[in-house]
Amino acid sequence: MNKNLQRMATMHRMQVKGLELFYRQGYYNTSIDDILKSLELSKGAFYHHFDSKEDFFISIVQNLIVQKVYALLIEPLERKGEPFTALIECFDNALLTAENNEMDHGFVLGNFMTEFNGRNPEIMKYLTDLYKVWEVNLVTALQRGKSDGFVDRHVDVEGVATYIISSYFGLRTLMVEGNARSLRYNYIQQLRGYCRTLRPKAAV
Amino acid sequence: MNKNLQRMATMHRMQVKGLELFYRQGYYNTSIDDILKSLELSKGAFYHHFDSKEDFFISIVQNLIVQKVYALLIEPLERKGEPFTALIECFDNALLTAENNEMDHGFVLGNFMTEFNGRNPEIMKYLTDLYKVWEVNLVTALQRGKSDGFVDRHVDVEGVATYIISSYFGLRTLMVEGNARSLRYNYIQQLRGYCRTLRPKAAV
DNA sequence: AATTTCACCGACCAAGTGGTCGGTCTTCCG
DNA sequence: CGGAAGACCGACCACTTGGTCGGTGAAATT
Repeated sequence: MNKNLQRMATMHRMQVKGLELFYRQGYYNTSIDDILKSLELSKGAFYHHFDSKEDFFISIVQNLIVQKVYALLIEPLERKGEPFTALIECFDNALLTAENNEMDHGFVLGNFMTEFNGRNPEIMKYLTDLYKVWEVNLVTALQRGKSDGFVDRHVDVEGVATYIISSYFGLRTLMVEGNARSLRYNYIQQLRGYCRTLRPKAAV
Repeated sequence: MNKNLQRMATMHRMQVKGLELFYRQGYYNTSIDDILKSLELSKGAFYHHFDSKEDFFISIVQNLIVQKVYALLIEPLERKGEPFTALIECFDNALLTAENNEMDHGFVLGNFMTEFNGRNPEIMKYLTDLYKVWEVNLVTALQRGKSDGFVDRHVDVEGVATYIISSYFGLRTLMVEGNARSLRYNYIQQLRGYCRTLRPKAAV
């Protein structure tokens, strides 16, 4: 096999498994040996490709998490038209994957932000940067919604964006055990109700 | 000094410092030696009072966190009258302490729920139990608000409770670096707006 | 065919980790 | 006063951690 392909393949395998274990067990609670054991690879292989555990994690953020957040949470907001429908659909999809115990990359971000906050500024920077991109895009979408008459002109779009993302991150914190389904349902109901109050008021 | 008092005092010192470090650095990222070093106490002292690191943490939950959550987040809701004012005041206070880098015990709870989710069911149980008490009390307060005519009778009180707590937990995830002040302001504004939409509609 | 490159191996290391245990010294109680 | 109780000490243990390094064998280059 082509050596470069080989290299990429191995690195990718490590990153995918690494993300899975870091997400499930936490970064500090997951050793490199854990990852290597489940891949049947050696220490040598790992340090041949990555400088350190930290470097490894950053490569996961850049290669896996960033892409997913863009694809699943940011790009869908760029559609023209009424922004709330797209947003709610996004969230509903994400929560549905979470319900099936697959990885919900929106929350992967929130989860790691919690774990690294105040503990690893280097990694934290990559995470908050990604978060900010998401936030800015949400703000932009709302702003455009305002111009297009889908959002009331008195609405504070930044405040709304923060509030919406907050509620999403927080909900995922509560999504443990078998209560995911009803939480998702309740949450989407409330989010829908909240968004409805942001639409233009009938002329007075 | 009285032996029993001595015992209590030492245990309490360990718990307070333990909570501080576990909260700041994470449970898995904080060693018992870390705590003992900063208290100038020995391993022997620790294992004389506690069975294990896990047992120690549970004692912290029961002795420190439970009390604070009750005092700061649950009891204020039990007042008669319009529930939203009490709620918003609670949250504003909590966020203010967080802004000053003191411990906000509401978020201490959410933070640890994130850290232990899927990693330590034993500890998780204590945390989710406490969370449920909080939630139930919020639901009760909203229900009472409904009876007293402060909350619209069509409102789904459980959904609202979940949504409010979610938004709070999530906001705290975003409260990093120096942006706490504006986040708090924006958040309280939005929360206020959201609560307003839950009040009884004028008769049609 | 000879040589260089490089993906991967795995024994090894120092520095921790949670936890044990025999001991000391003060306080308490008969 | 004398002995038991118990708060606290700190050396020690087995094990895990992130990370190093000399090696091997197959593929790529010459």
